[in-house]
Amino acid sequence: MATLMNLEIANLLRNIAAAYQILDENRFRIMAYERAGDSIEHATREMKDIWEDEKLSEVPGVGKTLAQHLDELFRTGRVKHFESVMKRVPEAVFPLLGVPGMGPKKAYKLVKALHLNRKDSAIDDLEKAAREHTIAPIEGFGEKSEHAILEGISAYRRGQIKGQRMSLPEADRIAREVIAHMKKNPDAEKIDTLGSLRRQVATIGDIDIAVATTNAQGVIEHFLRFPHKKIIEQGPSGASVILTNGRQVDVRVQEPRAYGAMLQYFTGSKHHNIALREYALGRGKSLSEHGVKDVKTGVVEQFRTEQEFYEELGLQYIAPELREDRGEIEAGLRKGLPKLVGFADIKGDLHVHTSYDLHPSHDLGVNTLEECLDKAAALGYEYIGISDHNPSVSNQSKEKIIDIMKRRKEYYEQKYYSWKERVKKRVHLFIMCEADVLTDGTIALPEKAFDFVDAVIASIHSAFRQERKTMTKRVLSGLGSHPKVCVFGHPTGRLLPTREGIELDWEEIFAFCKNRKIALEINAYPSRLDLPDTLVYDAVKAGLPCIINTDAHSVRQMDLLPYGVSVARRGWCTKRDIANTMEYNKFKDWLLRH
DNA sequence: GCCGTTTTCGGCCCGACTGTTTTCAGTCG
Repeated sequence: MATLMNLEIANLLRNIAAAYQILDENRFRIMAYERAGDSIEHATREMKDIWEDEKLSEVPGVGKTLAQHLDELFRTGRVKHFESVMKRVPEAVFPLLGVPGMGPKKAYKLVKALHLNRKDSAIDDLEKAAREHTIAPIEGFGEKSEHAILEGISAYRRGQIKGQRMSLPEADRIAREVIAHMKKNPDAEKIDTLGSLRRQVATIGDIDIAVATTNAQGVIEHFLRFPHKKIIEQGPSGASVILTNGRQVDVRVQEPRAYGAMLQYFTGSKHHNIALREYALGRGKSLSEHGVKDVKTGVVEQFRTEQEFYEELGLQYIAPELREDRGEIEAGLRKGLPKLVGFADIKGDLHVHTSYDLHPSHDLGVNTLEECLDKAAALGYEYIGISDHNPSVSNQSKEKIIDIMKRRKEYYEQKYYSWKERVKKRVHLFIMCEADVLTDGTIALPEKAFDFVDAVIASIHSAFRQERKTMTKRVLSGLGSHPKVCVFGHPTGRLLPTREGIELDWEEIFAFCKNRKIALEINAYPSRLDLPDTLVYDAVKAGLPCIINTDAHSVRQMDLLPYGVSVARRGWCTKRDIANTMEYNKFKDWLLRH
């Protein structure tokens, strides 16, 4: 029987919630299913594993009833109660829910009125009906909604709305352009990013920008002069447009004296805000983007800054990266929030590829050692680690590989000393290697080749789909293959937005790494951001060090390290949790400890 | 259906915008 993954379970629960909505079930029961769905989608472990550990009801939003239903799901592959609920709703409703603007109620009305009874073609059938103008006459619909449905279907087809999210650098670039445009308006007193971009989530859906102004209308009109393809929404408090590149940008405006609450509200996350509002309600306060309302008196207090807003609630200021409802409110209440690591704390980058050709298994870098050293000096680093890929094992003998590694070390040492003489800068060099952990768990570097490196990053670059037990054994074998293996490189191997990470027993990996003092890499490359923030959180809680590297294949990519810092911050890391915040002597002792 | 600093019963986040309506339902974030 195929096991359902978390996302599929989440969607199943959301479909039940939608069915309940159509059936006019108790709205709190509906909310409960939606919340459980969200919670499961964002869980760090597979529900299947949690079920095996008999800890389902420890998952937030999963109580006794849902735990029982999920138990039935994992035991038998189906849930009778879910099936009986779904049976009461035409099945053609469910595919329509993927269309933007289409919720359960509208979908149900359309399915009934248009007699859509085939699930597989529901969206095609709906599109046909819209084109034939049979939707507008239906009660509750009209010309505009018929048109909106066609637009929604077309967006759904492009996968634009719920599909392709942006990388952080792309989102940053668009945000910078919009902010530069907004700055030209003298009425824009303050401008900030909002939403997932401000929280530095790994992928970004759309760009949200906040503006503090006393001239809302003027600022919104100014924003609408930014080149765009289409206006989606426009009101007194903001506007949304689609740019020519298909990306959506929202601008929200607020008076400077109430700007703090607005910034807080639209930064989210949704889950943080819900938790915060529940917490506030317990203290007789109701929160909105306008401020904090006293429930008894109805008086709304305004705030210029977020700091004042959180202070009013008796909380420490919560950094945007922490606002994911992972315990930050409780921590803020007992003044126990971590002092987060920052880019200024980083003393070196240990995963840089050069153009030195050692006939590697994967891509060479494009810059020379000297260019990388220059860049490290420009970034103010104390040290750099050159971690080229190991020589390819498939077409070279062990002896050849050992010889290549020996000559590489000699070459780098000679170049390094002459560089140091010439530029009079103090950047220390570690000669490292990024070695593949092969399918059978051996490391792609002969024992003797380890003599010619200071340390090794072990990474998975092949056979990503091995099953969990096999993969865990493979990784443990690779990490344990030599004492000089000090870093587990881009541990999940995920590639955003498409390739899923490998399956591992993380508890086992964490325990092993802790024991061997192996650091987990936070790979800052924007399509990796790996370890992902949620696992960083778990790793740090388990007492492991992380190390933030760029995996740069060119000196320009060495600039991307701050994205790794963002991941660390989202994982609640302080300076102490990150190995490469150590000053050179301490770091050297840690890296060369074997 | 979940959950606990006021609760194992009785609460449960908040508002904007749109389109179709004459006062509101649905959807979204």
